[in-house]
Amino acid sequence: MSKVLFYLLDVGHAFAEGSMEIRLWGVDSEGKTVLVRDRSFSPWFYLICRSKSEAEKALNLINSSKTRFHKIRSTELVTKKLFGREVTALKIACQDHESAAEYSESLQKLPQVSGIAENDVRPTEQYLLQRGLLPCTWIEAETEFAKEERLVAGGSFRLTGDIRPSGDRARPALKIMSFAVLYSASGRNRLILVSARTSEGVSVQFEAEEDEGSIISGFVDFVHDNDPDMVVGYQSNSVDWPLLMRRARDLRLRLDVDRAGGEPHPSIHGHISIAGRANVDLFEIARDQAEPKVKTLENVVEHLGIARHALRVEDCEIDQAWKDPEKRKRLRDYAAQKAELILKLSEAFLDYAIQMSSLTGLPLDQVPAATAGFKVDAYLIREAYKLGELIPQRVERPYYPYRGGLVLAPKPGLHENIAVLDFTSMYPNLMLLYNVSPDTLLQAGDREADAYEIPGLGYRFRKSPEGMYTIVLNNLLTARSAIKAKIDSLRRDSAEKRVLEAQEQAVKTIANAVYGYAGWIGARWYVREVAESTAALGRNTIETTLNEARNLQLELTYGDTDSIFVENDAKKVEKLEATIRERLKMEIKMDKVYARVLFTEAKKRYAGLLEDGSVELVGLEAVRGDWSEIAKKVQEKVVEIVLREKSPKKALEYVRNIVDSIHRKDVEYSQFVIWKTLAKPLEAYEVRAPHVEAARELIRDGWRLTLGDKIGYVITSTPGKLYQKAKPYIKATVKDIDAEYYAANQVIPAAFRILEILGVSEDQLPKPTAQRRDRSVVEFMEHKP
DNA sequence: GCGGCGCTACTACCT
DNA sequence: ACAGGTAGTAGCGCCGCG
Repeated sequence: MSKVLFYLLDVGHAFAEGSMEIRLWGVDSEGKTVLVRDRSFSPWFYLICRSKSEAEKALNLINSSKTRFHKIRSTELVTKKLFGREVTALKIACQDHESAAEYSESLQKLPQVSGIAENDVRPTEQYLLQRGLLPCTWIEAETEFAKEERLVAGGSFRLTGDIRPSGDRARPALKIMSFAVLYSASGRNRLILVSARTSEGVSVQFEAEEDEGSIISGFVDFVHDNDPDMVVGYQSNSVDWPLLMRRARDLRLRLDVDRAGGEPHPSIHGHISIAGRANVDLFEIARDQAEPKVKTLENVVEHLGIARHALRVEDCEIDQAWKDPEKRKRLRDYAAQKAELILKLSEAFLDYAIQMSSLTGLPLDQVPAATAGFKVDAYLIREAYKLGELIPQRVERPYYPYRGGLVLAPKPGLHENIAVLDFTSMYPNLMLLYNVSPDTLLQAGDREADAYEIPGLGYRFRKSPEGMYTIVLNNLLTARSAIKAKIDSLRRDSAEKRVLEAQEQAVKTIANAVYGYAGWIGARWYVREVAESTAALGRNTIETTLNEARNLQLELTYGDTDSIFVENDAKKVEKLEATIRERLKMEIKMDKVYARVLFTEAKKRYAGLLEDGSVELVGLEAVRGDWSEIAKKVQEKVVEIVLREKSPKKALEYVRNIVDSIHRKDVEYSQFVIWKTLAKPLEAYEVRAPHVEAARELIRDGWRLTLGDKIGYVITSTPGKLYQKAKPYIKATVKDIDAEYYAANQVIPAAFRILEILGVSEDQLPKPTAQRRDRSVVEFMEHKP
């Protein structure tokens, strides 16, 4: 017998010699690959019964049909909780997940059975729950050496005894491989070039000489030679892997890049799974971040300061460049750069992904692919298991909307010295304060003297014991404070500090998402009343705060959900904070002070000048991804002139100059591009829209588009509706640009939004001239058949 | 045939 | 597919207009 200590990277299950086997893949302290196989696991499900006697009846029935249910390993009558209520249930554990699925299907039809639970929790997830293990943590296992396998450098072991967390979390040195695929993007989608790079500094490229086969076989060999623990790409789950898999299939080649002699395969959350290696698509992490708006690899690394002036090649140039021997070198450099940037980006994202993995229990490769809702789901599953709560089935249900946060109409105009006060973690703290949780909600008929009643809604939540959300949020908020304190105690930037910051970010993400999760119909613990009550408590909180501010004669300019904007009167603000603390048991704190702030008539749109001289724009065109750069730049500049110099005149002058340069087309082409997300399949659109028409044109040219792709288009001088004027930006030049559109529908509205607040009238801004109108009429006539 | 009007679709933002 | 609240542009159908 030998003890194996390893860092868990991937979990899988398989059938071996007729029985189900859980496979734990990891690395040991020397960085060698380890595989631990466990054949002792029995996946389970629960049958919920109406009463104990009914449960006994069902149990007898099942136990007397041993032949029919011969793959049941054990049955047990248990008392559990479901949504905080005691239930009697039968725990049925089976030989493997297939028999579990089959039996759960038939047994839930028994008349004694009123419900079912945990049948839709994946076997690997059940395994980790039962053994108390988390991915991206160290585990010790009592095993015996099974065999030396070609694909498992550190050896393959069979679990013979205990398996448990070792308590250590320090990340070992992981072997990482990045890769990027270049392909002929339009039409046939043939492989042109694959570039790969390892964290040990090995770099390689595979090119199509005669055929693509050499690329695939070369790549597969490279993966095995370097044996990475983690494979990183950019859009690799949506583009690179599917393309490699498709071409390998077409060419009848095996893409056996995993550690078990198998091929990549689609898994949950739409990601590609590679047994024994963590396959991570860094685009999926970038996707969750607000900036940059257009998330190309080059934009993302530049935004993060990882690289500057990254080499850029448009997808549509690749074919041509490859055919031209002169340009081939540039293409090779571009592919090599991609692999390098992806590797660097993985360093920037890895700490966060690891922390999220060990917090939620999701394997590392699933973390980036899982949406926020599923991350919370995974986290709650772990906490519920520890609390002895059954994990409810995910069920389809109807959607009922409810009222959300309160938004005040701003006082339009320019204001000086305005303080922004906001509640720290308002929703989580309200849920804590009122024990708002799926398992504390009382039903209409419940008699419970000691309960919180939600004003205006009448829902009641019992005061004790603490609900699941209460416990969880308490843990998360307490952990976050502790992590923050630790970060503050570390003065200099260090690896330890960065890990803590990543951990804090992960904890914060989950804590902030719990409220939204509660109101999400896809949630296992969906209870609309929980979300609805929290939002109602939030409205009351902000209402009370507003009233107290009025009592103190503290002038209000704006407020949204958990924040209020007031005159910066230190004494009154302090009084307000104290009153709120006392009356509501909530913390409202001054977040920042605007030396000057400008509100439009609209909610959720304003611009402020901070005391350090920096300018912030909120909600305005300039911070939106779907306006042209030129319009955004002009609006930002106007805001700066207005806030810093209070000179609408100067701003006006600036706008006039820019509009002139637009008409002269003395503006860089990229400034005209408008980006919009393709949010649904083309055929699902009910109206014609510019970005949809541009997307259709790209498809006609043979491009593959994915849901969620950003479509870049420009408005050309083609006559007609806007959607007829739109052209994919790669297919037009500055000559095609409709200057009048950009002046009249982009730059001027964005600038006027700010200037009108300062009393500038519309006719002080440039307007379409007769001459310009005439020219478009001429063009229109010329285009007539 | 066309402009004005009101409604809807669509996207992306704020907290 | 974490929530609701909100702004803004453009498309589209309808109406009136001798």
